[in-house]
Amino acid sequence: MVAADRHTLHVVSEEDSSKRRQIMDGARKVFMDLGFDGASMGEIARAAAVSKGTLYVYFADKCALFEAIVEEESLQHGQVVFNFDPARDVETTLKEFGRAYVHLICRPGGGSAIRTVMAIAERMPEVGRRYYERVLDKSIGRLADYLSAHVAPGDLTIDDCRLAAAQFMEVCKATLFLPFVFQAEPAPSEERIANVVDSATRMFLATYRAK
Amino acid sequence: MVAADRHTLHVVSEEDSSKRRQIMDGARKVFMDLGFDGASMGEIARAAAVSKGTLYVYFADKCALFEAIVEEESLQHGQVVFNFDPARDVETTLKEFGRAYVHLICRPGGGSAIRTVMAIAERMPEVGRRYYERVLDKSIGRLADYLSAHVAPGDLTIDDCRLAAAQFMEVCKATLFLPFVFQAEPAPSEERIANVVDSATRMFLATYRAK
Amino acid sequence: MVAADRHTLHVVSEEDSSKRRQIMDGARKVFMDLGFDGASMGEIARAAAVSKGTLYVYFADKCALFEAIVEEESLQHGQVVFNFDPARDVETTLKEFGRAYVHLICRPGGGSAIRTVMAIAERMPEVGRRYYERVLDKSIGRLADYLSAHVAPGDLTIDDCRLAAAQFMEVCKATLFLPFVFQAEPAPSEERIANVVDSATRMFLATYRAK
Amino acid sequence: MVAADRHTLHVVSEEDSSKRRQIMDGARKVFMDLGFDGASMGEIARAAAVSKGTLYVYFADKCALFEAIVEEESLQHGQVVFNFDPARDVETTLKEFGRAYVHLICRPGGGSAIRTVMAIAERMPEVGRRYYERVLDKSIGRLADYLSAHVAPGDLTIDDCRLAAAQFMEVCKATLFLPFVFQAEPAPSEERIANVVDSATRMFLATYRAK
DNA sequence: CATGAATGAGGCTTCATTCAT
DNA sequence: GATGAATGAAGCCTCATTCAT
Repeated sequence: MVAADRHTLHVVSEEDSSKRRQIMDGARKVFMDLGFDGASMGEIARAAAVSKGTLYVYFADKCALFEAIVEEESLQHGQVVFNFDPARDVETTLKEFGRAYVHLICRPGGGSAIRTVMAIAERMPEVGRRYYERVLDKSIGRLADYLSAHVAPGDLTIDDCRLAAAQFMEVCKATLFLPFVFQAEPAPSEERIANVVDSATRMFLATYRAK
Repeated sequence: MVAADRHTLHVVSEEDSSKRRQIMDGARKVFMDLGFDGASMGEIARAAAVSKGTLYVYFADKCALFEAIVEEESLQHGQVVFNFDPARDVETTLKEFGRAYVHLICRPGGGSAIRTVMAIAERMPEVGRRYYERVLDKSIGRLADYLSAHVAPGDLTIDDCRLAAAQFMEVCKATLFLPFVFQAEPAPSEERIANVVDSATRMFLATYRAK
Repeated sequence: MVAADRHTLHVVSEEDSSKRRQIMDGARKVFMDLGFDGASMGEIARAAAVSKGTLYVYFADKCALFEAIVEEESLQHGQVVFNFDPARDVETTLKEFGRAYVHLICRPGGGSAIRTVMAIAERMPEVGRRYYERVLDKSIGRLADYLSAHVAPGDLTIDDCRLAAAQFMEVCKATLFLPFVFQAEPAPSEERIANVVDSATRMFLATYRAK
Repeated sequence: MVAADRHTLHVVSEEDSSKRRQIMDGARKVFMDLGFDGASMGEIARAAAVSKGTLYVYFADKCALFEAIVEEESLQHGQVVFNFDPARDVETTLKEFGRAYVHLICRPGGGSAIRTVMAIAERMPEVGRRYYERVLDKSIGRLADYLSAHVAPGDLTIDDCRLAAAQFMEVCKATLFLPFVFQAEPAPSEERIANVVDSATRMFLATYRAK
């Protein structure tokens, strides 16, 4: 079956014909580096090593290509799996999640996607909204669920778990994310991240650990 | 004739000849609405009610005009005066500052500036860096100074005041800023802001209030 | 292999392999609706329900396809059989022919062909010439022959039968054809056509009926 | 005043700034030669000896430029003044008018305009309609008025003067216009035109001269 | 200084045509 | 033969920038 599929190359209809992949990969790079307006279809074609015409075989126009990129990006970022096993203790879980989260967003790829989508959100609100929901909001929801699971048994005392989750995620970014996206500082070191996340975790527990 | 030229040159060199102001005002609006690439010099000229040629009398090119706008924007935002009178009690000061800060960034103007500058930061790192330093970092510094003043007398127990300041500012944005810039939610209501800032303040005090 | 090729070539060389027919039918519609330049090979392929590549199996290029269409169109229009039985009386024959002729050219199909061919005549004079000769000139010739047949017995007094034939055909179009092709008026009603053709016939007979 | 105007070169606003004239002249030639689709803005720019960008300073897009050309063309063709002085005798007037009319439409310029506008009429009905009304219908109307003036005194017996006028104009084209637009024959000679128009006049008078 | 006409490079997109399957 | 993916030339249009007035 798989073999058959490999050979049945009416490829455009397949979601991942190699050309389509090439284009997506080239386009992602160019869009994330230069933003929607800064990216040109010519540059994308070059980055994808296809002709300009081929772009239009797979995508209706620049906008559709961009949306496809953001969609994929959001699905990928949204699928980053954090270990929210309710059995794990809160401190360990938060620290591990915090580091992973900061890594994700303070990395050229992550930062660029956030920047690029945020930049276009005013002109393409739907694109912004979907990215937010699939990536950021989804993570908040998962963390909130984890926290909920620890409220019941009395480990934590939280009124609004979604707010608490968002708060933790925000504190983790303190002094790290903004300087990074504004290019005022390079991506933070492992050590700085650890320190900030540890501090964030202390702050969270000082606030929400059941007394 | 020469004399006349000298005279008129003199006018242009004044930082705020009325034409220059007109241009800055028109350009700010257009740049903030459409981003650097999305804004066209033609649109800016129209918004400023001057001719396109005039733009180039006052600014070398589009880039220089943009930089001037961001510069001014950053000075203005950086000059927003928060009441950090060390004599005021911490809780009141934090709550008031928190609300003012969230208002500032969750407002069409504020959001647009952050978006616009962040969007261009990869291609114009200097512009991003200066904006960050003059606006965001500066606020962190001021709040840090205020907190420092309350560490000495023993009101607060803080190891790293800059980190603490940044943390407070981040928590204040929880559930408010990101959905707003990504256009997933409209600007938050007064009441929501108050609730979130109150919660942020409790969190901060639970963590840093001297015991 | 060679034998196979010969076989398949044989198929293509048949004037009416079903694919060829499909293409001709689709292409006619698209060319007539949009004109030579307005029609795209992609649209034609879609209208013909074949792939773009197949078009080039049967026709060397867009131009050749267009010429084939006009050729066929001209043969078809040229083959419209009018009843020029010399035994019929002149008035009846003229009226019947006039109506049929006006119908033919003041009909979406007829109008489009004339429009389309006329439009391209400057750039493809041969195409224009052939269409004229096969359709319009041919009808003139047939009518002229009929008229000739009635000159001999003395029914009509005509010096130049071709001119007389052309004149009749032109008068039949008066107030009908031009407004129609220029889209200034919709296709004329049966009644209007009858009136105009009757008047044309009276005019013709007033001029050429033997006294 | 005229001198002043020559110097007051805020030219774009003037209907006939020299650049605008240049463009119209270049565009007319290219559009009339190649048709709407066949003409490219690049070719028009070259023909007008201006840059492509300049075209868009004066005209919103290709369509607007085309419409302007057809508009001007129709006004010019519509303003061709025929001598319809009611005092002149019918035969002379018709012959003179007929020749002028045939000359007009069987001349590269005239033929091209008719071809070009007719060709686009299906896709731009408004353009077709206006051209028809301003040029062809207007001439019919003028001739009809002249004929009317000769019905009253009893020179002519005409029921429907517009129909009669259109009929005369059509007969004048017999054997001349269609072969010409379809490029089946070159523009007719003076002599052929005279013969055909004379015949048309005889036909008209045989039909409508009061007995 | 202020203007706005003019430019030409470059962006997005379409399309006739080719070619490997 | 039939396909449709792929191409690159070319088309329309925008825009930052220049320059004569």
